[in-house]
Amino acid sequence: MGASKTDLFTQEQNDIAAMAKALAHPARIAILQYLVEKNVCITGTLVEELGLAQATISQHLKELKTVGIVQGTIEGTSVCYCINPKVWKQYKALFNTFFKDVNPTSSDCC
Amino acid sequence: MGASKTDLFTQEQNDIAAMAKALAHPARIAILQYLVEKNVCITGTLVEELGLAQATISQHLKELKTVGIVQGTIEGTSVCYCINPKVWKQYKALFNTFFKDVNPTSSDCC
DNA sequence: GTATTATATCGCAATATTACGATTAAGTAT
DNA sequence: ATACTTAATCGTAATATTGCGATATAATAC
Repeated sequence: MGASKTDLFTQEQNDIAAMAKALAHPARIAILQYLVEKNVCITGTLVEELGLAQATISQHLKELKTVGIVQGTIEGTSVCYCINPKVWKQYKALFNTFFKDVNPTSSDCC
Repeated sequence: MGASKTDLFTQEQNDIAAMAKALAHPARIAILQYLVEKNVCITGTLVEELGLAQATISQHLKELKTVGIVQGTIEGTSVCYCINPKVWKQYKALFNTFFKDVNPTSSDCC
């Protein structure tokens, strides 16, 4: 197989999973951390920063763009990437909702 | 390829990515939500709850166990699963650290 | 003992992901 | 127009994931 049976699950469950999937690679975490830290939107720098090929970085950026957490605008020859603050906050909120507190005593197994 | 170049990234980046990977499937989100909600630790019920085959559920549970967020203890013929509150809180904390606030004005692209 | 129940594991097929070299596209400089 | 720079896309190879039927394993019931 290899394809998830998305129709079996709620919209929320698929949404959370899709978000998690976007974060499920260290290169994409590194890209996001870099963008958050530097604030300034850079693109070619990422190829030097991480030790991955240009095509690979481009692919990871595409995934982050598809999910909306990153946006890019053309700046002459290069493309300027940055965090989309709105989507970033949506992510944050959705994860916070998911990670609500568990009851420590009752959840200690059986 | 298909294998991530984990050696290029920091421990933290790999950790966050690994955690996200564990959450990157709607079935696993559904399992965790069910465990959090019901508190009581159930296992065979999941096969009925989600519409997936027993072998598939078992595989997802294994992944959640490997990552530590879920623990299982043998209860006679069946196995009793539940959230590991300690690991759950670690997840929560790591994501909160990652999702620190972005500056909304300065991050609005280039 | 055999039968039953519950879960894990094996083996396989279909699809997805990761990575990169090569090529294309699109802007800038000369 | 030609050369250069930057990023996206194509094509391909290696590996991972998802899903399930079939088979094992292990505990209980009779």
